[in-house]
Amino acid sequence: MTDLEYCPVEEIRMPHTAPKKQPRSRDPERTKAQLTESALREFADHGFHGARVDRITRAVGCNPRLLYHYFGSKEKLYVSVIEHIFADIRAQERDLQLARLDPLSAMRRLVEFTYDFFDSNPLFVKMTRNENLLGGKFIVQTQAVRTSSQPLLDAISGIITRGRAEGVFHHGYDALQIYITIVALSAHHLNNGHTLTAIFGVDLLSPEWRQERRAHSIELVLNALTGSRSDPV
Amino acid sequence: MTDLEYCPVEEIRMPHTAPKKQPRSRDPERTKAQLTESALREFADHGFHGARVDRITRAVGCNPRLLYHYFGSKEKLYVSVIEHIFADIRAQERDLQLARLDPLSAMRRLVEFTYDFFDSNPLFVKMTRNENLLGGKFIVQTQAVRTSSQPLLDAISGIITRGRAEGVFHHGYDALQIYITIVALSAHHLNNGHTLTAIFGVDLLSPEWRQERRAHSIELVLNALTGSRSDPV
DNA sequence: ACATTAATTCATAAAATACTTACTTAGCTA
DNA sequence: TAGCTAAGTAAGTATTTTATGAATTAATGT
Repeated sequence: MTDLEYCPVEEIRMPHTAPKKQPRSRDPERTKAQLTESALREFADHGFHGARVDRITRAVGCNPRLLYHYFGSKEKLYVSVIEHIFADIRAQERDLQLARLDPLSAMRRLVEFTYDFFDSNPLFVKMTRNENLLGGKFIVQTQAVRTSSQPLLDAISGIITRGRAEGVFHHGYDALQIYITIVALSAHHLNNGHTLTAIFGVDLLSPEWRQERRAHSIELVLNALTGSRSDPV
Repeated sequence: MTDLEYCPVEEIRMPHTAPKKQPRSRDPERTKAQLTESALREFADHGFHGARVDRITRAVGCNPRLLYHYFGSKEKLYVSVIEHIFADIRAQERDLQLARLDPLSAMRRLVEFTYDFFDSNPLFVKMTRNENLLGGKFIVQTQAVRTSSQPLLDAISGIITRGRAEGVFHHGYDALQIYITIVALSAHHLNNGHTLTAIFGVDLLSPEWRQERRAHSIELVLNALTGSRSDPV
């Protein structure tokens, strides 16, 4: 009953929640959404093994039992989070409309979009990192990812083919290779920001450096495709 | 006393070690080295939080107490592993001799070397990933990494400057940017192999794909620098 | 041979942590 | 408004996992 002294720091950690004692109003959808959100942060910040179910529920301000009520286990909650975050990404990718642009503009837009996507979705980046640490054993189950990577690759193929036909691109590349390249240029410094920063003594996660990185990535990819170009890209 | 039935599977897990009961011969250096080695594998495979000290000592075939005798704590063991693996890398980087080669060969060699390094050091890649998951809080302490990243950057700067002066390179890039790019091209598919494989349905970790990746990386970087080149790179 | 030190084992403490049992009560609907 | 269902809570338990204290055994120098 009186476990107030049990967690004396409680009010510091959850300023958004009712000052205890007040029982939680009943709204399963809200609770589930809050748990997913909280779990996303926790898993992203600490990885699966580092994540604590206690912290997840504490942040929401609900009883740990609820997590098991809705999700069954830590693992199932994790899978749920993975599916949730991969659903987002697909939606964003859809309206790129690359086929309508000229090859150079299309490629530029693809790089810009990809870069900006990773740059502005750190939680996605972190979840991906953790999923790879776990050997991808959860992502293979979801089938939320199986959807449509082919259209994107076809679009890239189309851009390169058109570019070569029009004489704008002097070099051809495999579509998947070039896409992985774009992703690598966009995300590697985010994935490895801390070690690289320690090694080089430059903060690769600062807004300034990321801005430069964006320009560099675009320039590099376009230069690699176009070959000789004297006008500034 | 009789805890033999406590771990009946023991002999299956450690075929390389003496068949129990036989007390371990006393060789602190060997034991320490074996523990570091085992810990490296464990941390690389499971991350810091996923790693189990029990598994580490089990693989070595020694008593868990020894780990604490020599290293003090799981955390100190982890730091020791980080230092150990970063010491290796520096040694390899030393004899690159980039300044002696012509700009194009030098750049090609740098990309090849970097690619091959990551390709053949999966444990380093994994440890780096985990260190970044932990926010790099251990690598900043080691000062084993602070050593000499500047010479490498200077060498790259030199290559680019010479290449432009000689008219071989038609585009200039910041040395750090280009190095991060090379690292990204070399390592991103290793760091994110599982998710990318799941998404694209192509095994990015297979030897064949990695071979293609190597060629693509070299070609892309050189093309980006040289601008118009008609001979196959 | 003997003493001293270092290496190793045994037994277990202590803490963390995922998960449960048993219960209470809000809110909807018949 | 009675009563049922499910949201929510209090208070655990079982287990895993890191870490130690103290006894035991081997190596080493004198």
